[in-house]
Amino acid sequence: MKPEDETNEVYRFFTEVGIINQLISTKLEAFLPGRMTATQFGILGHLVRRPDGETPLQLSNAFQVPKTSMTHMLSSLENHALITLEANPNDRRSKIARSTPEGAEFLKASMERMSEALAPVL
Amino acid sequence: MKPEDETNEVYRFFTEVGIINQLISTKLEAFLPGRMTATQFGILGHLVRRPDGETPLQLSNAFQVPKTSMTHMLSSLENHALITLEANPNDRRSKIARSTPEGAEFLKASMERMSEALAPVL
DNA sequence: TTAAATTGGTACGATATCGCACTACTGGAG
DNA sequence: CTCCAGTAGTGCGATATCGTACCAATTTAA
Repeated sequence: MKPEDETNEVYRFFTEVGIINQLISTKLEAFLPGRMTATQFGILGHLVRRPDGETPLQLSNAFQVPKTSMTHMLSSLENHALITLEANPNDRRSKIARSTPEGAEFLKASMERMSEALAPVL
Repeated sequence: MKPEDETNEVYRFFTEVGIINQLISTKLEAFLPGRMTATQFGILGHLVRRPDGETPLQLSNAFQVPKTSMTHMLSSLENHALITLEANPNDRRSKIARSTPEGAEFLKASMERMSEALAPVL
């Protein structure tokens, strides 16, 4: 394969991943109430699986978004009472994000509606 | 596979595509000068391959972004003189976006720098 | 035990995204 | 031709994203 073709290949891969992501998050967000992002939904799912919670920094690493964005998303989730933000006993600079029962419930309900709608595709 | 697992599978797929996209566009944008989005770069590439240009609506369909976002991105590209926006002779409501020589040049240069940096990965 | 460097989180501001509503134009029905 | 339903693009406003700069807590070095 000539280097020129290789570059084109890479380029196409990039744009296609972008489009796929666009498509998926749009469709996903259609199932989510109001102003809830796909990423926020992802964070909630992450936390529901981890009863001990995680720090905002761990989350921003896991989801590859900047710290500032994470702060914003977490406070949004907190406003909706889907997670809690407590002080971290091991490090007073830090916090711990945990999912609430409402959060778990919400996730479950959303996933059920999703998989229902996705059943034909699967 | 139980329906529960299926849902989890789907869920993980969604979040992983999100993360991959996040990663890729961040890395890609690191190669682009100033405030240039991965999507904008994609649009430019799309137009360079099509000498006859495309209408904004065609582009927003191709890239799966809302019309309003497309308007914004195109005007940004136009400000940087990478594309032109002309009236569409077939439909006076519409416009045609075409890449300029500078746009093609810019794309070429960016891709070269990219593939250079990506060479080890490939 | 201080002093310096590092790290977790956030306030702020610049920019991007995108839904809604609107205008200008088109194309089809009568 | 005259309507009028549908379409292309955009202005506006709400919200999201994220870089910079900052503070407080922590760790490291001396």
